[in-house]
Amino acid sequence: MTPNPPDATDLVSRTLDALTPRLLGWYARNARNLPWRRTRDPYAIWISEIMLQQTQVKTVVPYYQAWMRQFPTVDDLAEAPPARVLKLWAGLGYYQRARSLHSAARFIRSRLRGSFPDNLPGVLALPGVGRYTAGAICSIAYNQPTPILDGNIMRVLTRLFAIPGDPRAKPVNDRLWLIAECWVRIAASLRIGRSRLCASLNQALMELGALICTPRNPRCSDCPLQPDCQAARTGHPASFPQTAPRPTASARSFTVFVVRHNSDFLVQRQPRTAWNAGLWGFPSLEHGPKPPAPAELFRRCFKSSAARLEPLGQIRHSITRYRLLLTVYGAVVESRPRARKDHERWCNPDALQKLAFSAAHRKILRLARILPEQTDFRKAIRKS
DNA sequence: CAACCGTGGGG
DNA sequence: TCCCCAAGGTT
Repeated sequence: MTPNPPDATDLVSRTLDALTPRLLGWYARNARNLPWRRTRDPYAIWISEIMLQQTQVKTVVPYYQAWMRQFPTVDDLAEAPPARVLKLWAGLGYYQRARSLHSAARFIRSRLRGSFPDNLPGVLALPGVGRYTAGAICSIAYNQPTPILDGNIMRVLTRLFAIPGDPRAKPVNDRLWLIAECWVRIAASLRIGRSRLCASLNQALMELGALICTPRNPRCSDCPLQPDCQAARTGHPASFPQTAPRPTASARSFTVFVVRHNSDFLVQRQPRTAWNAGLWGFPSLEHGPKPPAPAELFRRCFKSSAARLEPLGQIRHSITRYRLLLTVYGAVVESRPRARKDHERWCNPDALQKLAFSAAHRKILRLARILPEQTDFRKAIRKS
């Protein structure tokens, strides 16, 4: 009888032991100077983590800055009207995230006396916070040994140990979470000065995935883990992770009307249960790939005819499942029907500026040139 | 558990 | 242009 070999977990944990100082050293030298890394405020970390879900760092930075200026504390957020919250989120996508932030803030204020939860179950209980985000907040804000697993870390770990299979499928996913937990516990067991090693370890793994261990053309020669990386040894590191292919997006076509009466434009707000709930946009009609005559569509949409109908151009806008083609017309009407419903409004350009529009309808605003000044906060920040 | 939710960067 | 995919969560 041969003795049992050490189990995989044991081998992995010894590898991680050896890699930890190199990874932490690399992070200390290469961490980007990001706004949410200059604070330990759990509220600020929370906001950054929600914004960063499925969203690139470069996109988030200006939104984060504007948000923290408008809502510096969880109470400020809790007391804000929903429309103001949505306006600050407009353009970031996945708008349920903004509604969850708002309701979580109100929960913290009313039920937790305004103090942010300081433990994993407490954070996990907040709406919009799942296993990843709860672990990230507890490790980054409180330096607790809570593991995290995101797209970056899945990539790093599947390459490091050449783990086959879809990392989002349960068996592989469970194994990756175990490795992540093992690794952050190793960090917690080290004592190096006053360093916050759990916070650093988790962020180091994500930073490595973002800067070095990239999806295509990973920069293995610059990687602190390279000598121990099994995927690098094969010579084809980019063949991991073995993610399942995504379904291809299908095409959808709409005609959009920018209806003007004097200096006011007609806009509609999406109902609570609809796509992009709560966001504003211009009236539109979906049709087949070949748009019917615009005058006919206009009649169908408004039960009346426009004085003047002018083509403004086309807009392509891709979302996860669809490639949208929007054909946009400007329409002038002599008299306007009263906006009966609260989801319809006639607004001058100044008022339009204060409403939350989805990215697609922002493109329409630009195309129709009805923005008074470009006061988009992203540009304002770039100037300063 | 699969489908769904938005947008923009980058190869 | 097209495709992948990013500090995921909810239903």
